[in-house]
Amino acid sequence: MRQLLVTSALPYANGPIHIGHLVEYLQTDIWVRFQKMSGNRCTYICADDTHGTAITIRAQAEGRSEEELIAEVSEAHQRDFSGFGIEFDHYGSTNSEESRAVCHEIWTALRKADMIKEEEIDQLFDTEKGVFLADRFVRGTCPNCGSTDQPGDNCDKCNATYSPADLIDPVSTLSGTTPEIRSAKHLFVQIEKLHGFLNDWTQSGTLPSESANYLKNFFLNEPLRDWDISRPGPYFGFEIPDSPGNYWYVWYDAPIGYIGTTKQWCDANGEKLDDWWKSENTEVHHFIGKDIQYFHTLFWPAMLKTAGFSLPTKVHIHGFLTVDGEKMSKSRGTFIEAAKYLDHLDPSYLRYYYATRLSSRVEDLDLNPEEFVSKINSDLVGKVVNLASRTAKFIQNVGLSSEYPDDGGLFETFAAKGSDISEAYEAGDFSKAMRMIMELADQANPFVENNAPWELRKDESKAQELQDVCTVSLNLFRTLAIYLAPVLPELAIKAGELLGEELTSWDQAQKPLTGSAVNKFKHMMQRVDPAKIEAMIEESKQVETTSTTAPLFEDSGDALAATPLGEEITIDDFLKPDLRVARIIEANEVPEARKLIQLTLSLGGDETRNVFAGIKSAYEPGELVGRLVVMVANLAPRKMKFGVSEGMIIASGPGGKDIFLLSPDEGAVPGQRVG
RNA sequence: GGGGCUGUAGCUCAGUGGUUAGAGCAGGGGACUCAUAAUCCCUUGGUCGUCGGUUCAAGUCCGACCGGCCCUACCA
Repeated sequence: MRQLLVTSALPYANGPIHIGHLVEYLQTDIWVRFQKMSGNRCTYICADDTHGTAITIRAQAEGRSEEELIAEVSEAHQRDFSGFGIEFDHYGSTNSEESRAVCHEIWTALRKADMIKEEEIDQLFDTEKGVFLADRFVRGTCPNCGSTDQPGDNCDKCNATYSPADLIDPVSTLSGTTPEIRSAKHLFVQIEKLHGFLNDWTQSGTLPSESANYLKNFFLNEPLRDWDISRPGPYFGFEIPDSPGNYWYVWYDAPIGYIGTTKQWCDANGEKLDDWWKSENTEVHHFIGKDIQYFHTLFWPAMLKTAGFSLPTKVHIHGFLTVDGEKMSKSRGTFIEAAKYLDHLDPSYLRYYYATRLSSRVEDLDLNPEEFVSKINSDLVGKVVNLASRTAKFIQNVGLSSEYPDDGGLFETFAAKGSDISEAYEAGDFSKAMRMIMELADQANPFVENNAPWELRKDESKAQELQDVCTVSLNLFRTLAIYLAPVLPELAIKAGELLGEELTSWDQAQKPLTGSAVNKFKHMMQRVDPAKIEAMIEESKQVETTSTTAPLFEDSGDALAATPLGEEITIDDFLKPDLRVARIIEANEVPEARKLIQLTLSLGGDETRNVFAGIKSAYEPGELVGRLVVMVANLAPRKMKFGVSEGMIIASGPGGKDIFLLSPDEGAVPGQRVG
């Protein structure tokens, strides 16, 4: 029996889990379930990654403490994971005393090995917010090509790289102010000292070959740069004990969270940490995305090596999720949050679909909605579940044959395939495993077809034959359910309920089940309704502005400066104007007027108002009809050159083309009071 | 700019240098009725991105080019 410690990358505590994240967690969960079914001792550890500037910014924006924010996000993350059947042995947080202790331990080892060096570096400082600015929080003009609105580290237009201090006219995206250059002490890990070790380790088969090649040709072909692992305070994280005022950069403590969280699990389960992280008997497996591979394959092994922890046995690296061949997009509705998915669809669908697309290679994976529907409906419902649903009821009363009948070697074929499928799972080639399983399923249905149980049951003298055919069919189904169990734990449970036997071990596929009762068949999986996918995508389009990872808005103060705030008023003053939601039901040009459009506004029912609005310069009558606006409904009617105006609609902007009508959000009804 | 990966049927993908390049889905035709319009049988469909090289033999190995995705260290 092997002993395995498995991790998925720690999700950042700043935003919800989406279907892109799930590629990794489902991949890991499938692998872990496979290991457990195969009889290995396997512990699956994960945690929220909670430190860094982005957390502070979001907490501030929401007016609460970082701790409050990360507690809430952690709860949401765990709810999402559990909704998809992802079973961690323990889910922790990098903001824990256990993690802090391991950070200290590794730090001490790095100091002792003389791996740390100090250096003053220039960085942009936001004087209003009182923080140093990471590159992504600065925008300015590229010093190389002069393109405006470029990030602080490299230019999107000309690809030049530079230091944020070189940026022309830099602006802090946090406050909109001009940051100043300040010098600060930073601590660096000199991983170049482990260059030789990393050369060997990265090429030793622990990584997919494409990653090994990438590291070899991109990082390891020149001296490794020192790794800046400290940030001056204020910073949400752990303060460095021998360097007060400086904090460990979030990427220092994030992977350490793997160990800290394992420690928590050990303490709760009477285990020793050293048995899991400092023992040759335990394999350590990391599952990560290709974007963070250099952290896990250079910095992380360097730290582990220095501090005497186990090195990863294998780093499993996956690509990114695309939807319909394109990056997930909020405006297209393909940025689908886990919780949103669960509102509409069965998690089994996604588990299976991803399994059919995952391999051991570092490849992007595309989610194609039509293929998604057809794979679930034809593979799972049509081929696999159908085997049970078309035969179970024929032998509900008599159960399975007491001896396994002659099936022409089918069961044997199924059982023999177990080791190949097992190998594919082990290697992470889930798509290959799924293909082999479906090839088996393709042999099972013709068996039923050729033996036509629906004919046999018409003839009482063929009762035994009927029982035998169904026994074979259900056993083939059972084998498929076992092979699919890591991917579809729910199906395995339901199959087990049908046959009165829990399917928990890979080896069960080697021996047919005979002589036992067969329970009443219940639907095991719904067909996918494409309308539900559409609904999910449609709803995802509307959550566009939630869950931003950083303030993306850089609104200028010009408008406010041009029109300063008015004198303070009381609530009674505010309630004087009666603002109502109204629908424009008619809009006409007023030929003689330069600025006016004539509008007929409906307040619901038969209530209408005739209003002349000075918006001709910005709107066409045609585009106005039907839309909802906000009107001042109790404004005294005013006689104008072209008729009486019975109110006013509300808009902002200086005039001319820049007039912006206010619209109520979806759901508002004409006649409703605004207040 | 540098680097990694990738290009095979309408779609998604298999294809350890060795017959005439395969599967699933989709398309076409038929059968069946036990099953969630599920299943079964038959069938249409390909200059393996392009050009060149190595080889008795290339989808497979090598090179160049064209297209796509991704990474490029202080965003996590």
